[in-house]
Amino acid sequence: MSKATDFDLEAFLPYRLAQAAEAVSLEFYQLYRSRYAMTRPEWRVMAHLGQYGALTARDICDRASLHKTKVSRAVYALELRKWLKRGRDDGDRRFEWLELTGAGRKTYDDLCREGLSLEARLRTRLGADGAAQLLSLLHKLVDPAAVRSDRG
Amino acid sequence: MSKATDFDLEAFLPYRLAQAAEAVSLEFYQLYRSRYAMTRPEWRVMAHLGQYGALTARDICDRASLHKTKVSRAVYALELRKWLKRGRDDGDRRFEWLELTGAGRKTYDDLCREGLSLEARLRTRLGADGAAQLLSLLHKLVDPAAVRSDRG
DNA sequence: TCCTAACAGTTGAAAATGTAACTATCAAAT
DNA sequence: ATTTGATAGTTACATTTTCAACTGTTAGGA
Repeated sequence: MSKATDFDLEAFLPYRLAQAAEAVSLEFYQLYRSRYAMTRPEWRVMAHLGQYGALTARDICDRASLHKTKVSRAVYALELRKWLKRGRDDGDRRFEWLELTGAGRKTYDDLCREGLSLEARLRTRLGADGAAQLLSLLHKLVDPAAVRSDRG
Repeated sequence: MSKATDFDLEAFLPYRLAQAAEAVSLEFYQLYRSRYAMTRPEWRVMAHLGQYGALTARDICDRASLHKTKVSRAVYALELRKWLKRGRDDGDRRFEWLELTGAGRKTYDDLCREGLSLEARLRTRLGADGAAQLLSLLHKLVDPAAVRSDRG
């Protein structure tokens, strides 16, 4: 039987994960925020479009674990800045295909380079195969069958 | 020289960390939210007071990596529900010492038990020494000297 | 055809958050 | 004693996020 006194906040995984994720994502956030005035959802949407090519908003919701309203507003903001263009699907007119413009891809490429540089620094902190170990552990942690939220 | 095409979102640590942290913290959030209508900052503040006894708001900002306005509002909410009491420091009247009430501690104890149960499930997913490895890697990742934000 | 349910995506209002300005208190230097 | 600068914590306002309701479109019957 578990007792409340057994609880150790410093070793509590949800807490430590949240702290580490926040600290790390902040390093990157400050960059794209100061350089391009982008928000986190905007970068996330751009990253997925840059990485996978044309996607629907729904695809991005699923893959990026972003709520559909966040995606909708991020897409609108990226479109305003001419970093993204949309086109209706002819077969099923509910869908919109989203794609980066040339300018959007330029911004994406620049941020990729910065991302790689950050990644390199993180891998230094983690040691030789620390990064691979970490990715593997994170993968085990996220039970795909259990993740069903914030997806619209 | 790094090229944008080298960038792999699926292996990008800030992204994977954010996803894992969100998925895991959500499992616990849904519990204290549905059972006690608590927000994340409220639980964070309660967890620190339950774990370490009386603290000032400033202590909680530092230890929990919460901005002081979040702490201020969470403290107010917990006080309204009579889960927390405050007292001015006699020596330095700028400080307030925050402490859980009996009712607050009861709630805290209940959530500790739930936290331990979640922790056990997570450790199962991670395997024998996976949890210890993960904590160690997360520790390496968060360079204490580099963390200077969201602390008020 | 018409009805119903589902889906993609948007919008408005409420809640939460971030930023900066604020009050009150203290410490150090003059 | 008074000024200056720092600190603890709160509050106001702007931005962001969430939640629910909404539009428009498609699919599957009756």
